Amino acid sequence: MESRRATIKDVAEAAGVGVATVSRVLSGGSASPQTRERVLAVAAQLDYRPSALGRNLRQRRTGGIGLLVPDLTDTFYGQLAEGVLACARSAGEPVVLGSTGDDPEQEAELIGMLLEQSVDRVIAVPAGDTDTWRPAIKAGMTVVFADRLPTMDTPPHAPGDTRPGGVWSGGVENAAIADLMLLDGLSPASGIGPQDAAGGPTSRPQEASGASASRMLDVPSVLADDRTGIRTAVRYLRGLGHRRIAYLGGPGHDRRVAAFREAVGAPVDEELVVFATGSRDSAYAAASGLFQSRPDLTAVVAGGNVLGEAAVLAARELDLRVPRDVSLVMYDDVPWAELCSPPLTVIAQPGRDIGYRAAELVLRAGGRRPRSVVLPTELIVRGSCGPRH
Amino acid sequence: MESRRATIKDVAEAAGVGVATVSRVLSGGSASPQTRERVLAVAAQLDYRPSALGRNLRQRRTGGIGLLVPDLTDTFYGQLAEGVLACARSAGEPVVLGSTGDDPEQEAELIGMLLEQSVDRVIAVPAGDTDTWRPAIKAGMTVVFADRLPTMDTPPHAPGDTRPGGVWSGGVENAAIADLMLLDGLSPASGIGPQDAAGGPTSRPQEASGASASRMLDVPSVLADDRTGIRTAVRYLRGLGHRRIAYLGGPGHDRRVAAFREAVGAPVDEELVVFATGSRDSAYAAASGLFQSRPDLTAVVAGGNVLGEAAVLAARELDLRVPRDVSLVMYDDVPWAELCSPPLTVIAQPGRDIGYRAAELVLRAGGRRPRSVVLPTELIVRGSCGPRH
DNA sequence: CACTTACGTGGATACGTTTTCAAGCATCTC
DNA sequence: GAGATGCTTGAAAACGTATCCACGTAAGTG
Repeated sequence: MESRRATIKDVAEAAGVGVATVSRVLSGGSASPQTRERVLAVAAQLDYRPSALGRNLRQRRTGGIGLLVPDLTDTFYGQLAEGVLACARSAGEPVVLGSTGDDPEQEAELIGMLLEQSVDRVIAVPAGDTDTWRPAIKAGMTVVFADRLPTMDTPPHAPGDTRPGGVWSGGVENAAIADLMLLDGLSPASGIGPQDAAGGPTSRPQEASGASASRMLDVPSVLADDRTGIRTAVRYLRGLGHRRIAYLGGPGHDRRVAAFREAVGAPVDEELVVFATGSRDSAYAAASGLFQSRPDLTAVVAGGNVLGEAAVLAARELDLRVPRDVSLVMYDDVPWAELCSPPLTVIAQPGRDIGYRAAELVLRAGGRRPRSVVLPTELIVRGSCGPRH
Repeated sequence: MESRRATIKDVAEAAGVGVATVSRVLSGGSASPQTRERVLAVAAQLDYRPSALGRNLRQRRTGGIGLLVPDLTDTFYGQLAEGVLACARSAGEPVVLGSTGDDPEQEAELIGMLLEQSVDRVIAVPAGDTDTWRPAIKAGMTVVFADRLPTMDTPPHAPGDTRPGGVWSGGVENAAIADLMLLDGLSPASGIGPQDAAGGPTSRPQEASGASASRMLDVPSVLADDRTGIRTAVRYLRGLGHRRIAYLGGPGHDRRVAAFREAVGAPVDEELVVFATGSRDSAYAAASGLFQSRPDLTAVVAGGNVLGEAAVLAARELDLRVPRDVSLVMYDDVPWAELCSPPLTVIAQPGRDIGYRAAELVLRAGGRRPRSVVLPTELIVRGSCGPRH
């Protein structure tokens, strides 16, 4: 009763044809109508399902698509994953999932696992730098980056790995790649090296496109229009009279922080740009530290929903009232933003769409060099921002 | 330069040994020290990584573990997924993910896909009934249910599929399985059919265990102690003077609603037990409808965080103040529960642990008939409940 | 009618691995 | 010293599929 699953051979025998014919019929190849019908009937009757194992081995690829996100507990990545899953399902492709915890090492491990599984298409929210990903694409993987781009290779003096209490602040060393991202209309024939791109910082990309900075890896990406989102938020805050605006960032926020710097203007108060690692504890520590070290700040933009959550918590703990004492705008429009007290003003980015589009890109990579895509953000004004007090 | 990956054959040739030896060395089999060393060196030098494809085909199983959840946008399932991923990573197993949207049809489709991929171990938050899962386990899958159990097979008169506006209320037809779950100490030798289990409804399971109701499918499960959780919450509300307490439920809440009925006592006001489908819209509709149809209710237990979110939103829209006009306790302790205004009193269940334990169960299913496990819940009192007003 | 063309078909091969089996060889035991 | 025992080893056989190729047969063309 517990007989093993029927193979293509069984179907062939039962239908009185060769295995090749069965394979053709099921793969949509040519076959005479009566043969096709008979094979189909027998296959249905035997409840035959072609084994992905045999097929995969034969074509030397698994076929599924890999998905690497930092943390599924972060609602935004949940949305992104749902988008990927929706597209993958409609294409009938399985999705193998990995959570990197924003740790380049874990990411590298997961890449290795995907390689081993011969999953040759992966969409990732990269945690590591370009060096982490070079082996993957060199191995023939089709990869699409979502939500962020990998950081640049760390220079020889490699400042990484030291984790000063899980929180570090200061400048971004990757302004180059970020700036590059912010430009559009790059002539594709321009140099390959990380040479400074021409064009004033005041250029208006709006619909920035192109092979983008991941050009250095030749990898397409689908990103939110961080620049416009951040700039709109900062302008909104400035319009309310705020002058000392802080940015609370997380891993991979190079582009967002670059946009922030650009939006606030030349003399950036470096103490007001603070970073946390991916964890909630780190986010809270960063937010709390920021509020305590700079009680003079009047507004903060949190670069992600976990950071926004931390900011609210830290503010409450320090008896700072939102928006009376401090205004807050948060990246990501998550369902609970509206439940907050006060409801949070947010920069909405379409997480689900980002995932869906990324999946589309990675699936139809037949058309060479699929263009990267940038999706719009939107400032949704609720109640967490008020005039400077 | 873009040569294909090295195979075991390449390693064998380069090391001057047979492929069998290479396989043994890499699989931890016995080999002479010098041979082992040479093989290892050559393998490292060639950057050889065994292809999972070949191995899988040979052993006729993919080896990964499938994960089926209703919705990754729901923070609780995000936590659960993280737990599964953590355990799977430490075991070096890939995870293929599927999102069912709480739709039995999609679930069946995903099961089919896993079957096709020869993924023979799956942990699922089941959306369908036992009939949906019978084929899977009959096909030899090792499945572990998490967070819920599948509903019973729908009787001949099959009331399903009609979706009265996405919201339906009324009795649960699956009280049998739920009650069964609430009992412990079931003599394993008892009948197989769905005969009524002996033992009064007042028995105290506390650490309910056993092959459990999924005994009908012979499937282990890892669940939260819903009964204690719900009962504690209801008692807490009663202690505050509440008498008209509503339950706002979702798909698969059979056990929770049964516990609710038991906790509130014999004459259950059926209008106060309302169900939504998995979507946020449906949840909001259910909550709003509940508040409007029964303005006399003074407290509501939301059976999940999406439902809790909907309840807060609906209450706000109807100008009901929490907790002055209506008290609210929500299942799931999500990070934003604390950010809410007022902070939400919740029944916490360890989502991450549930996932981790489920993964453990499904991985070491070598030890036959792994016992099901029930993890404790905890009532976390914050500010969303007050005395009856 | 002879020749080409097109198409439907089945046998055979390859994909990369694990595992069985028997053989080779050294060591141990009586 | 002869037989038994243990360990290491490589050849070969799967696993289930897709695809190449050659072989037919039928239709189209001169």
